[in-house]
Amino acid sequence: MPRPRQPRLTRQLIVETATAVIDAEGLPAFSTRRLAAELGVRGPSLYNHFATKDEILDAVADTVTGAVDTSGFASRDWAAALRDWAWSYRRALTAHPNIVPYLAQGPGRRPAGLAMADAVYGGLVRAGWPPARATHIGAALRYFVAGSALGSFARGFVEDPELYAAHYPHLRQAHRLAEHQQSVDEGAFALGLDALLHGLAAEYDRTVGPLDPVESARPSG
Amino acid sequence: MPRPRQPRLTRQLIVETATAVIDAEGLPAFSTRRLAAELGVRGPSLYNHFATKDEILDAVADTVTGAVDTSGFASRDWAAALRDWAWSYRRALTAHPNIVPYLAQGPGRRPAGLAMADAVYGGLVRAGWPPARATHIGAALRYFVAGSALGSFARGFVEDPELYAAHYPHLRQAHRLAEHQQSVDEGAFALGLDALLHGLAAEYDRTVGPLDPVESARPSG
DNA sequence: CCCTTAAACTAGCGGTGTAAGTTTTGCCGC
DNA sequence: GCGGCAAAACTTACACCGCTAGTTTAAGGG
Repeated sequence: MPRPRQPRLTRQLIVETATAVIDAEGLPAFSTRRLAAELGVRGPSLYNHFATKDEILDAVADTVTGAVDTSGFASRDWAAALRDWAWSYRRALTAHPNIVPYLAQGPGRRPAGLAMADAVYGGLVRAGWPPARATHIGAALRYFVAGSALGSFARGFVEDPELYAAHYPHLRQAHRLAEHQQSVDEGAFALGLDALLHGLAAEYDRTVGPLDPVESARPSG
Repeated sequence: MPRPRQPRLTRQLIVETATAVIDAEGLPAFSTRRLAAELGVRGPSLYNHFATKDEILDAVADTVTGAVDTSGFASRDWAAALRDWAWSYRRALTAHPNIVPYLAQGPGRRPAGLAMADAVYGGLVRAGWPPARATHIGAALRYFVAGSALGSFARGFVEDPELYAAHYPHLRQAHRLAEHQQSVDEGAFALGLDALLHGLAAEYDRTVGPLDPVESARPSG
């Protein structure tokens, strides 16, 4: 089959379909031939639109990251902005958990990931955090969000009561974690995020706040 | 070549060599044939000792997890134990960063991972945390540690000054992150862990401490 | 000493990413 | 209108992947 009258593939269609395949069947099941089949096409045709498989994965990852909202850094105080951002980030990743192991390796050259890092870092510096501190805070929050989306804590435990009863006395109820997966994971995230922000606020008051307490509430800078 | 006078493979040797290959060349480069070549053997011979490739990876992951020290939960107060554990956990993972994406998906049936979860959860409950809270805290710390080991924040940025200068005004210095990778990642981890523990201590004082403030310092329960 | 089992082998299946070359179509300049 | 070029699909092929099946030989127990 030669060139069709109307192109059957576009970058956008490929990315959308790739996302659907990864969401439905996981990263290991995602192959160029599998994706092409889903698009009614043969594997190599994809290479008319992307140079490598990784380039497709990068596009998927960037689309996912693009859904993260960092607008709080322009309008709210740093702590509220961090909280909003972290939740938005988590929602974006948990909506497509199977791509997270790929995405979490770093922003690389993906524009959405870099724009996000830029917004967070800029917002923290504007609020008065020293640049090195701002880097650390952005990284720490990223660790937490990526870790929470990567391995759903609850899903990671096997549903086999006997396994725990035999050897792990404190984990007798662990086989029930899967039932409450979402509430366990979200509860852990909420608790951890609150604790993190609480600790950061204390640090801020101790080191930054006294110098110019008003600055942190002003959006522009 | 038939059965040799002295077996050339043992489970331990396979796991050690697999760890070395993964450390040196990354997860994608790790194949059964590659591993077998390193052992002076043909790929399928491995299947005399392990049923699947994943079983080898599980063994590697479990060995890494086995290096984590949870002894603090038996001798120190909960906050100090958490801190010691988190650092030990981080050291174990960053010593073998390439296996982290596999390992972080959950403990599954791996004994070392389950023993670790058991020790942490048991220690927190013994300190007076309500069971649901103990689960959340263990999960939150795991998120943070796994995230920090997974995507080294600093290494994730490309060393290309022009990329940042052109489009991401606040990241002008980002290309230099790689130079200071270790200090950036460790600084971010230290800051985040301190903030987390600070916030948890406040929560503890608010909800658990008043009931039986002495209990938390006693190791036995 | 035989016989079972262990531990290596070879051969091969179906799958992978991707390079190379082919074919047909759409479109642009003459 | 038409020649020619680029685009977008195709087929073929290569080297590698995890893993199965069956074979060979040595080790070790009855």
